[in-house]
Amino acid sequence: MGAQIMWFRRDLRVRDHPALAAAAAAGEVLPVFVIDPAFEGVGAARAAALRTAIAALHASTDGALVVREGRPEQVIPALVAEARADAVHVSGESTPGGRRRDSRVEAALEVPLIATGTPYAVSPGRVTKGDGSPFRVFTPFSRAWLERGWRAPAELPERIRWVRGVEGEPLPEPPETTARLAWASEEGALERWAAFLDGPIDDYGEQRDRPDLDGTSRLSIALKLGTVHPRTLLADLDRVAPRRGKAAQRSLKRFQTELAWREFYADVLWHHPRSAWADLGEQLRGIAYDEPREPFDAWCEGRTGFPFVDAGMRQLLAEGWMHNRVRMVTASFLTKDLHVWWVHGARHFMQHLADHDLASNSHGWQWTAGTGTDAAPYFRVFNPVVQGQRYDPDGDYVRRWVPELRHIPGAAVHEPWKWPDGLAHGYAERILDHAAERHEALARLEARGA
DNA sequence: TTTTGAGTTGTTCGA
DNA sequence: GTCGAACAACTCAAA
Repeated sequence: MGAQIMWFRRDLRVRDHPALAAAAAAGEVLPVFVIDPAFEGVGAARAAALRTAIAALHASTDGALVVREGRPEQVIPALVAEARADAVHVSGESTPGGRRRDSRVEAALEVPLIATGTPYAVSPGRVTKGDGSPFRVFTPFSRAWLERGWRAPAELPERIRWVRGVEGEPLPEPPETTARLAWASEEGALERWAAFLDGPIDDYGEQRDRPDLDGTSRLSIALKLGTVHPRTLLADLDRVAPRRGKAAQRSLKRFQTELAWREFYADVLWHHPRSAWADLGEQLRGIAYDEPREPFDAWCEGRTGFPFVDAGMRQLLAEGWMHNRVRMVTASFLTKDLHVWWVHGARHFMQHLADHDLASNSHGWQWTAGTGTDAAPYFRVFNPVVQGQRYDPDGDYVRRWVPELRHIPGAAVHEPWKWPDGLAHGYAERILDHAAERHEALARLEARGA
């Protein structure tokens, strides 16, 4: 039996890994990661998380992982020749770019490219309506998704025989480890999950919308890198649920629903690859947008004069992560207050989010913009002040990220213009009048196509 | 076949 | 202060 290449991509783990199990069952395994030139320009936070995960994978493959730089359609066939491999194993890919890349690699290979499993509990494209067409509304999708169900996590093969002696590039230098970065590795993600599952998740329903608290799993980076598989999480939810109280069970269900959203958006992207960077629906065709100019830069840099928005945008730049509630508020601000097309905002998020996931990012933006699935009612415009008061009731989140406002106590920090000397420490004046721009957004929707 | 009601995440206004 | 109504058009599934 010849060698089997295990080409890792969005699946940087060894546990619950069907493709790795398939490779190990077929022979000796050469684990490979390719640094694709397409990664150039990836933001620093994403790159740091990736390096962390690769270093961990190197350790968990007993040092056998080979890292090569170059175009996959050249690197993978070259490795096949060097290792005299019989097959190349991968986890199935579902994004438009990933599917194109895999087609190129397959065409360049003289051995089979074998896809086993995907980064989802249910592979994109598998959940359909009775007539075989895809869902466009979440709730019916999630019902069908739940009904379809998923396999149990894949067993870690008892022993994997790794191929040695194939030359690779030096391992990318792992960044200085912080607690957050540690959660990007397989071990770290599983530890974080165990700790979250052990108690905090019981309050998830209550606390998930509070950016001032640490009430979420923060596993988005691990899910993005595939250092943990969602099926592992779903199995654990089912395992612990019977021993939890009523309220806690609702929280577990809620967490499951959030995983369903991730699967829904992957499914939508699978059926509509162009929706990654273009309106999914036609409903807003013809609407008037403004070009991204100075106000767009103010939004990117967190100096709009609206504390909740600026806190979020600064957290994004500093941490490569933003709380989901704040993602919605900042997205609403760009699309409804600045009247800029969502694609510009989605690109900025892609650049800076360590957990950037094409399907979730693009369709989350489209949901807010009103161009996507479950088209947001046109009148749903977030008020950045009210949202801050409601979800950051003590103002702690704003003060954490906007030092110029630290002299303002409590919730008053959400309206610094009302506080004596509120703007005395260099914080920006509001760049717009929210009530007026809300009316403007509604008027543009009214006039679309005209 | 047609009808009906519900659909993640909101805000404002007037009683 | 609280509360209900109103604010498109469309998708989907159940009646």
